[in-house]
Amino acid sequence: MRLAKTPERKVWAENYSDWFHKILSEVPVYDTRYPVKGTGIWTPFGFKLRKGVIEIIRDELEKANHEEVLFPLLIPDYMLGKEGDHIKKFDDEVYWVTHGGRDLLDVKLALRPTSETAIYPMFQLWVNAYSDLPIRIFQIVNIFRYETKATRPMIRVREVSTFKEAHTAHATREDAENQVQDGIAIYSRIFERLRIPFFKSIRPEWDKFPGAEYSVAFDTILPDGKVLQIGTVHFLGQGFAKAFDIKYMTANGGYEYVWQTCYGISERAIAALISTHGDDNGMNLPSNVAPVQAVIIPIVYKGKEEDVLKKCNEVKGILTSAGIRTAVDDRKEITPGNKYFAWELKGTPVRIELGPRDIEAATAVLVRRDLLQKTVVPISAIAEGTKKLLASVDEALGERSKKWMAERLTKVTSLDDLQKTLDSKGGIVEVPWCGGRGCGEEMEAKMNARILGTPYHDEMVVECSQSCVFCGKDATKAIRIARSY
RNA sequence: GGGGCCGUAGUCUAGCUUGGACCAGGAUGCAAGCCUGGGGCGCUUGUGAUCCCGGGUUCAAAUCCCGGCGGCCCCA
Repeated sequence: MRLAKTPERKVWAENYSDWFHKILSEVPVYDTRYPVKGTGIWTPFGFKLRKGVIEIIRDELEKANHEEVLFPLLIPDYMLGKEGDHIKKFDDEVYWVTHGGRDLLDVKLALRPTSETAIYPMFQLWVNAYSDLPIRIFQIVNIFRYETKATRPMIRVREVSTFKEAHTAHATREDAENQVQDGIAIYSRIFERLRIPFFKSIRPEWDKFPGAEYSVAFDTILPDGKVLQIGTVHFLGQGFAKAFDIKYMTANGGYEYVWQTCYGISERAIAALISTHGDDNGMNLPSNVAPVQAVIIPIVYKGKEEDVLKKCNEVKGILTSAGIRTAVDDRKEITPGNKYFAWELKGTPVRIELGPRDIEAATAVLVRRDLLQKTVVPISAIAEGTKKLLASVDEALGERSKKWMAERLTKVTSLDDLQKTLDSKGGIVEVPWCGGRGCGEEMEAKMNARILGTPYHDEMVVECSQSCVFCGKDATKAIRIARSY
């Protein structure tokens, strides 16, 4: 018997792009062979994984008093164009429906690139009085953006198939800013449940959401050291409210515009989930999103098939009643070793091997996916043993990803070190910065990197004695820079 | 935004430079049978390709040219 070793992360780290494509197609999670650029197909397995992630998102939003809705895909051009900054940004990225059958449409219809301009005209109708506020809604839909850069499965697509967008309206600035805090807290909980590590940054002025006053973004780091934005929370102020005339009547009979926020998460979160926990054997899924949490592999010898399979199904019954999503891989055509590889690729957190030797001893062999370590557990304690192991795998995945990412946040104070760090280990680099837009944009160009923004709240680290890493003026804040997707 | 590489069975790939001996070769997968079975066994047989699409050049195109669609990589 060959001993299994803890999987390496060599290909994962050094050839991440290949690794990711391979996972998507071999598991399979997401089929990219559909002949329209920037689109893809969620396979049955991928769909289950996606569903698991969506359920966590939905759960956190609903617990925080958000209600789910569904708005139309089509947005008339005059609505899309109402808020000036917003349309300026999205104008180049919109798909237009121009025909109905053979007739040219009188009003062009956009495929939503995001839904502010679809939702807010309805807010205008829904909001009359103070008592109509706050509104907290969300929807999970597809959106379309005509990306001109090279597309990349799940990470840069033209049809974002899994876009959760929340939209809120409030009576006061304070309420809305509190909602921003809530949104950030909700997202933090979502990513923590997925064990995806993140840094929060306030995006620079020139990179905030078009139409927003400010944007707070969640970024993670992929195995190749490049940064991926996985969520954003925006404070919209009253810009959209004024553009869409969303007002409520105040106590003294006057009218006041509402204050708004919106926040979004896409399937990039799923790309991050797959990438963050992966290794050279495939995925590692946290148990809460793993379509199968424990797979039982029968070790079948000739003449004993019946006994072994019977036992496997019995154990499956025990685990299922204990609330563990369990499968028995009873395929006869392939050998156990083959099955191990297949289920490891899929990221199944726990494998249970059950053969004649185990049945004899009334035990089972439990193998954790992340480390491929084996433990022998009595069948009488199989449910507790599996649960404990699942928890332990979850814990370990969280610790590993958190540690990995913490190691990729570097703080330097010179331009030279900034360049070197970006070129060698990538990740996020924090430097003192003067706060000037011109300086920032020049630095982005020179470093061939993106300014992610300033650390959000608790992560603030600026020391005022330092000078701007780029222009040398007094630094007013720390800024994060990274190569990004 | 700029540049490069590429598209051949489900997947990966040989062939393309120098057009013909390629009704396209291999591996893997898939199916059946045997042998096996605690980490991708082996053997036999079978299956599977509008050579991405359209046009052009030519006696002759997977191969050369043009356009389109699609994919990957690098740089700004």
